[in-house]
Amino acid sequence: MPAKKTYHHGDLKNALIRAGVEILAGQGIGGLSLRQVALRAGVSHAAPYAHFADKQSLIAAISTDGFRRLYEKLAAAAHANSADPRQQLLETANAYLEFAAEDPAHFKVMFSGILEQEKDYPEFVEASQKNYELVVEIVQTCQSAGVLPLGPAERTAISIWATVHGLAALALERQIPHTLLEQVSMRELLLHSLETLFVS
Amino acid sequence: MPAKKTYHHGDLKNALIRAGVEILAGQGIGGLSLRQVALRAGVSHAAPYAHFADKQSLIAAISTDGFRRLYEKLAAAAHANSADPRQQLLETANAYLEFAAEDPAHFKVMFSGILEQEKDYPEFVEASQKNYELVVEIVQTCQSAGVLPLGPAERTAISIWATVHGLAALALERQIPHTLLEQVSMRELLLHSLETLFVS
DNA sequence: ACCTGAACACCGTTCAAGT
DNA sequence: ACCTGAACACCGTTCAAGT
Repeated sequence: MPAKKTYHHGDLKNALIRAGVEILAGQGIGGLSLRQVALRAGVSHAAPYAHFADKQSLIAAISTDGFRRLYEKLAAAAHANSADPRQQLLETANAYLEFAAEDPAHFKVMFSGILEQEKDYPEFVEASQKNYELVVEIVQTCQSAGVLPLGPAERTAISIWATVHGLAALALERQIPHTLLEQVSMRELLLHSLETLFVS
Repeated sequence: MPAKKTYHHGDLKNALIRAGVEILAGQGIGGLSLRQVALRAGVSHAAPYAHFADKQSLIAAISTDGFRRLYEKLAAAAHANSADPRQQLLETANAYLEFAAEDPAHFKVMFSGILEQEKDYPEFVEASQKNYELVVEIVQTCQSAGVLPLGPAERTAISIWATVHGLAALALERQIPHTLLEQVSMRELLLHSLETLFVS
């Protein structure tokens, strides 16, 4: 670690994104101010404007980073279970829940609707779409293996994504009764929710 | 009751909640500041502190109001379809999607996780729990009618709520591909998602 | 008891200026 | 090109004071 700050930061843009992610993990969404992000990255509060048009733009970059990390995690789970289509779907879905539980503030930002005009952020759209496409692929694999009923894979993918995302969202909002969570784990709730979809 | 003071409001507390709901509908979450709420209610920016401990507390009240409205809408849909359990479930779920689509900002606040300590807001917990209990009742009705498979109603209720909530959340975040939405409506996506749950 | 106005620390954003 | 420091409007919150 350099004792003296170089006047120019090497890659301030990514350093700001990293700082934002760290603040989210530490202080949550409430602590995510542009000025705190700049402070943590070691620059003045106006410096981020050299790389981001506004706070929305930084949040878009942080969200995009989140979708890329999510994809890494989901793809790893899918790859580790490529031998059994049914288990591949279950474990990939479980990885989605794990991601939400491990970094709830980051997950919330990704889906918090703070971004009003996501059309303005093509990397965001691309990164989030890649996750959807992964689900479609897994659904198609399950269909080919006779584990999921045939039909338009896109529709089934949305159904499954909605179920898994809904579980993650309700869990983060503490909307799942604790009386229920004392009896069953989130994983069991997930398995129970997805079981009904399978052919047999 | 003593005669009304000349000051201003009779029931500032509810006027502030109403003002907040109106701002959400008009300007979205970004416009929801305590000062703007006070301005719209016709009082000074410090007046809300006579009725709410802080901004979180006002947001809790606005969220609670949202859960009560949601319950009204869901209960009305359930009551209008009490003759057919299967349709009752479908139409009540559809009412949930409609609520989210009609007042997206209010819906988002309810589930935005802005509330960190919902334990501190018992009316909030009570209002949101009432909706969950309605779903459990509908599930039990469906089970009694042989429309849903037997088993713990709480678990199935969470599965269904997660699916419906996930659809609403993904739709509001525009995460459902427009190529898909050009082919099918949200209602059809919902029906497709719930169909798999039924016995036959 | 209910509300006002001044005050404070913090925030997003802009901009002239420095390297 | 990249960054700083001052400046501005806005925000949440507190508090002494007014009715």
